[in-house]
Amino acid sequence: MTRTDEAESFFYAVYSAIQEIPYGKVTSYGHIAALIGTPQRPRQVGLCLKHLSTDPSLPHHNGNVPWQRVVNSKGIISPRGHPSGAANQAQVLRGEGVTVSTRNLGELIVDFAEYGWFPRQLPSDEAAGLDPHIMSDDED
DNA sequence: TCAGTGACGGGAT
DNA sequence: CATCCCGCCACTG
Repeated sequence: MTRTDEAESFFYAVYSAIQEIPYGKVTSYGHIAALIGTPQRPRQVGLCLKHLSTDPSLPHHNGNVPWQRVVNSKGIISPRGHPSGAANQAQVLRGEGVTVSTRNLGELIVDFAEYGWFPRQLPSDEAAGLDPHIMSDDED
């Protein structure tokens, strides 16, 4: 593979963090990036999802990584060039009770005030006894 | 090799 | 509000 070891661990961290998003909740690419200690790389988080495998034999694949629970900082599902992909993501989210509304221009948006999940650190890290080290958080 | 691209985000204009 | 711009860096052709 083309991936370097560092990229490999980054992919692993991203997928693991996404697996901690609770059912029926959503968070942003940027927040996932911040949670794993690389706040400057939200774009790479998106790249990880783009390349998420469908192969169930791998440790991380679209069957055990809730990719649908990641949207952009505005709560909008990334169209990523092809509307049907976003539409599909919206359906999966609705399937777990998340309200996804459609705005005039066609964007599918989720209300963070109701469904947002923005912990200051990964629950797994907290359980391991690590101190908070990210943002001071704020919400609406 | 090399230059473009992009499931993003925040700050500036 | 809307745009533009830059940082980021694996992936692609």
